[in-house]
Amino acid sequence: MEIPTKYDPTLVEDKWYKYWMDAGLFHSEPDDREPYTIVIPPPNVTGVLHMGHMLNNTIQDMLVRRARMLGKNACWVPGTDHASIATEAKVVAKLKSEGIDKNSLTRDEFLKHAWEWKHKHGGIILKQLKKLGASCDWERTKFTMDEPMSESVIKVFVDLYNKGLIYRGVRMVNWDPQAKTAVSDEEVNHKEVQSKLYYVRYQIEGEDRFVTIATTRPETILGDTAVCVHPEDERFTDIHGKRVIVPLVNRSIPIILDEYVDREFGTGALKITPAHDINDYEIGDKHNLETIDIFNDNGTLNEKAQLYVGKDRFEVRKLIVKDLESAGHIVKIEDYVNKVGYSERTDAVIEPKLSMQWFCKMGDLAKPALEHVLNDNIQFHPAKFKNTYKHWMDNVKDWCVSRQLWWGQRIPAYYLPEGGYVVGKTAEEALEKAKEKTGNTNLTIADLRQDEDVLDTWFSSWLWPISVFDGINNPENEEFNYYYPTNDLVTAPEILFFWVARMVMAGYEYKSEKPFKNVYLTGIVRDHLRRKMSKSLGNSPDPIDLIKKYGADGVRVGMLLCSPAGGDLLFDESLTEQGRNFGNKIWNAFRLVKSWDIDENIDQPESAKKAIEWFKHRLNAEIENINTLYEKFRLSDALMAVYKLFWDEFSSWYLELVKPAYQKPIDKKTYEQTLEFFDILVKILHPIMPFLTEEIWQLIEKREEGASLMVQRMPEPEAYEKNTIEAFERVKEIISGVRNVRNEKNIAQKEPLHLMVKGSYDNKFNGCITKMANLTSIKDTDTKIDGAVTFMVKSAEFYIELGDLVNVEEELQKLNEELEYNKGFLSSVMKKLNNERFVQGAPEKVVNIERQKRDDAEAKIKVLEERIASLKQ
RNA sequence: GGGCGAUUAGCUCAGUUGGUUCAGAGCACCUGCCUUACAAGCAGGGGGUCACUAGUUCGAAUCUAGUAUCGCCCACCA
Repeated sequence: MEIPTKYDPTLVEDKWYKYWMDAGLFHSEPDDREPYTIVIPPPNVTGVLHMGHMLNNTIQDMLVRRARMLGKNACWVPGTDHASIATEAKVVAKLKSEGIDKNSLTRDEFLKHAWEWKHKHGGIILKQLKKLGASCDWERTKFTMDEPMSESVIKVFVDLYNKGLIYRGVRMVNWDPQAKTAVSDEEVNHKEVQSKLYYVRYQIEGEDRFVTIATTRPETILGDTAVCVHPEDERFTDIHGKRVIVPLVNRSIPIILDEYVDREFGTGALKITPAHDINDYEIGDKHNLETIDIFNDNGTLNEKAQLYVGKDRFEVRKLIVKDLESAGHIVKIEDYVNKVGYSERTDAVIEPKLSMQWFCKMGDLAKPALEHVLNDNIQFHPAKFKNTYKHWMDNVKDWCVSRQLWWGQRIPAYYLPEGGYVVGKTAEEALEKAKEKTGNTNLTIADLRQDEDVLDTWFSSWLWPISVFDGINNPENEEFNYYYPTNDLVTAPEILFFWVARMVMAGYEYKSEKPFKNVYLTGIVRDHLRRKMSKSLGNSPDPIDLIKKYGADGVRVGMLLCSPAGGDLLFDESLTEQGRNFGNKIWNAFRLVKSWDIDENIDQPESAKKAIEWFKHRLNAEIENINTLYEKFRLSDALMAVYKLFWDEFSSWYLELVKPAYQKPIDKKTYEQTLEFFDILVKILHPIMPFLTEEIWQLIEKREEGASLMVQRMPEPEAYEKNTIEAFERVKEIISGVRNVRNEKNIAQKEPLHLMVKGSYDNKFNGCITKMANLTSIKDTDTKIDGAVTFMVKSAEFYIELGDLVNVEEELQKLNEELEYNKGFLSSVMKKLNNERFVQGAPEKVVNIERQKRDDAEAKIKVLEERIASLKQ
């Protein structure tokens, strides 16, 4: 059979993906088996695959493929998120590029464009996931604005409203003047910026005196409704109860007293602008101050500002400073570093703004959600995130669920002509309620005005594990009961609060059950400079290019190699290279085996028998180890265990041991056993490298049409002996010893050597030693040997006779060094054993270990001394 | 300012209740090999006061306290 020396992923990956799809192997239906469910963290429908997705989905696929091979009914539900703000922004930008202004469109017209855009560009990311090998049940693909999903969202909103958990209120929100919407606290990035601190003096009403305040936002002076000082600040005692004049607009405002003021900062006097600062709002609330909202929704000033109307807030800042200066109100200007909030989505400076919004009460919802994480009913991996989660849940604030956008689920609140509103799942339902509420039976739907806002995207995402199985609309359906709760959730720690916590809340509220058992929190993908990979920085490789270059399997291995759970993941392309190399290694090992000619008439060599015996034990030990690692979600470690098993043990030792000499045939037994090992190894490897392993599995022997590795049973560990594994480790040391001698003395591998041994060792594997080290034989000796080099393994001493090649002086020096080391080691052991407190205080087990060390060292020293003595003669 | 976490080899990280296997892994690096599956490879090799200081203990990378540096979350002195 002709197999190329380099594994080429591009030749096989698409083929096998199609094969799996055609055979329907990704699809799941409820049956008698135990379910294993993962719901994908739905990526933005408009998004393209980035490195974070690659990591995330590699891990999910690894888990789901393994579960499938463990005999579970594995179901990985894919889908996308409508991502209100991001998608609307993209559609607006696209329309703008065509010369269409969003504001010139009706809501329906805009939504038509948005849906068109979604149909055209949405779901690219899902196609990309297929390239990665993701074994999602594509027949179940969901979108958070699919009709049943939206229906669930509305139903939940109405339900929470009826329970009194949804309310409408004026709140200070983070306003994004560019997107013209409120964003949640979590969507605001605070950055340190170099700015100025302006000292502005306000005239005291009716007097010729002034009070000076410090502000970073002089433009908000126009909305000031008080100046505040600390009640115990003696510098201001004489102006208590007086009023001051707001510069430029000459409005009279009171001086109020509040302990909130930091006497050390600035001048100790603080201007209060309740409409535009969260703290000021609270103080204003406390002191019943008037609020003057001077900004329009787009960040320009309105009529209430009186001055600079229609101009942008940042332009106004410059203008007002100038005007204040010429009016003599600026006392001084200092450089100042402060933190400014930026919108995560548009990067616009956030404006604190009073706004009528919809809120969801969190207190009662948070209680079970916290409890079931603290008691490990839901487990976080790594567990350290429990602390972070608890801290957040303890301080949870009500959730602002409205967004001033069109793309999303429109809030089902309907305003009545005579004021007030009703909430209903549909307009018809709302109408009934409206009639009931008003007693006006003549009302029609046309009289009702639906709320213009849509719901926060997370308000649909938090239902995701439930709504993908239609568990809100139809709570008793078979699928929901079968697949829910899901097993593992794989996501980034960044969204622990917006998403994970809220899914837990929704789970307990709507199913009285957790949404998932385990939460695996991945790292954040960064470049080697620890910068987060992002499009704007341009430091992120295109995942699809990486797949083309290194193969999906290579990229998957690369992602897993550097991904400790919850830690940062410093990605470098060399990792995918390592992944590709690993694939190639497997490929070539397989090529070797397939290239062997089988001769049924030759006997199985002793070395092969022993190698097989050893590797069986080694393999079973590792299968057990790997199972444990998976159970603990130590996924990088699991990969590394498989990696070393294949490369270091199977390839470097086992295959070398059974490999027949050049152009010689192999016996049938060894050949078949080797293929069986391969069969087991590709099963273990499959969840990590699905394509390559399928290709090999199909080449091991002719398979039936539609048969696939991905639905084979994962091997179970059989009993194994540690002693056999240990004994073979000594074998490796002996072989290394011989190789070292060859290296030092420059003796070619081809040239056979004689090995003699003094002392006892487990000689079960002698056949393996002679084969691997190219020895004619291994013989016991107790006579004095001149002209030999030696090395020790445990307390046995091995000799290779080399006659003149041996330099006695060098040998002596080497032996003396080893003797000194062992003497030092022995004395440190004796120090412990002579310490009565150690012998009495330490557990018996530990003391015995030290005694064993002492005996070993003494034996070694004895052998070394004898050898030195004999060389000196 | 409050909370959480981290600091182990050049890099990224393991290191379970203190004691076999405690100072490890992978990569990188150095040396020798185009040896017949694989140079995307093979055989060897060097490298760390476990951030620092003190304490507890027969014994500390591991426990305690303090110091330094870094990261994350929360709150935002205008």
